[in-house]
Amino acid sequence: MRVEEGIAVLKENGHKYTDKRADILSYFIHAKGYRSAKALLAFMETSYKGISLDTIYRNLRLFEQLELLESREKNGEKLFKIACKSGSHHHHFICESCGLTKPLQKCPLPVYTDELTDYHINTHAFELYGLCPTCHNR
Amino acid sequence: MRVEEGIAVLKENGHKYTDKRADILSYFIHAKGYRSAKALLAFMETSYKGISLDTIYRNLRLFEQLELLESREKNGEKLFKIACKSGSHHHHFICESCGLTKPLQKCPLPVYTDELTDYHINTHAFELYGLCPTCHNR
DNA sequence: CTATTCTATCGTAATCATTTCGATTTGTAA
DNA sequence: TTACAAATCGAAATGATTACGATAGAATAG
Repeated sequence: MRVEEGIAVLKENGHKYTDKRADILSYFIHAKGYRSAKALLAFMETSYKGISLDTIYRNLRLFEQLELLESREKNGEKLFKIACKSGSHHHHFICESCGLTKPLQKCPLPVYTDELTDYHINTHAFELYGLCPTCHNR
Repeated sequence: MRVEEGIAVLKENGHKYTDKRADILSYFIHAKGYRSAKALLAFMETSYKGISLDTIYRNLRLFEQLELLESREKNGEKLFKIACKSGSHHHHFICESCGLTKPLQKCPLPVYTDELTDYHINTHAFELYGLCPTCHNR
């Protein structure tokens, strides 16, 4: 995704352009993995000293709502990454060292349909954790 | 699991018996699903008015550490359930209405070993969410 | 049974992530 | 350029969880 695409989505939904928002998008686009609100704050403070927590959290919530960001929870904090624009449903391998995420081709759901005939499946969560080739060879 | 088994584990690890601990174990043994610290507190207050938050959280942490309880995170809070003593690795279907958990027979991991030959898989998370037969028919 | 010694609990304060709020600033459409 | 809604600031509030000094209680040896 490019920053301009994200800004376009903002405008389509009646939100305004700000440099801060562009920089937040840019941060996650280049991160290619999950990042915490705290990490984003640290990054933003280098360009905008005194930036408010309100701005950080409000925009993270907004971007997630607009499906520009995706989140997961770990150790009591929310982690965010740029959303996968690939319309199709998929899961990820997540590198525990650098945070890189690799989309997986298959979904494990079909394996369980026959095992749960009386159950009504709404959603599912599946993620693999480990080391990417780069981090593993270091 | 029976309460006495949990108490035995406590003692083996140098911890003491208390009625509160027995009741906490009993609560989770009969719950058969995930429960929040707040729900446990509400339950415990019926028997012990003025019980301290310290007691609730300290014991939840202790029980998880001793692998008597397992936890997952949702909406910024930790949820606990009694640990599955079945030594073998497995996943769960979780009822979003009553919290019931049903162990699944298969693990989806084998599906991905060929897709990630250069990656080093450490752990994985897989859970199905929906409605159990009882809640679905209501 | 009693003394001793840790551990557990209480009551409360502190911490951490996140959310909220009134006042002020800023983007943007007319 | 003006007007107005939206965005940001600075700071306080919230909610879950953790920590702490003082007291109570469980377990063990004598």
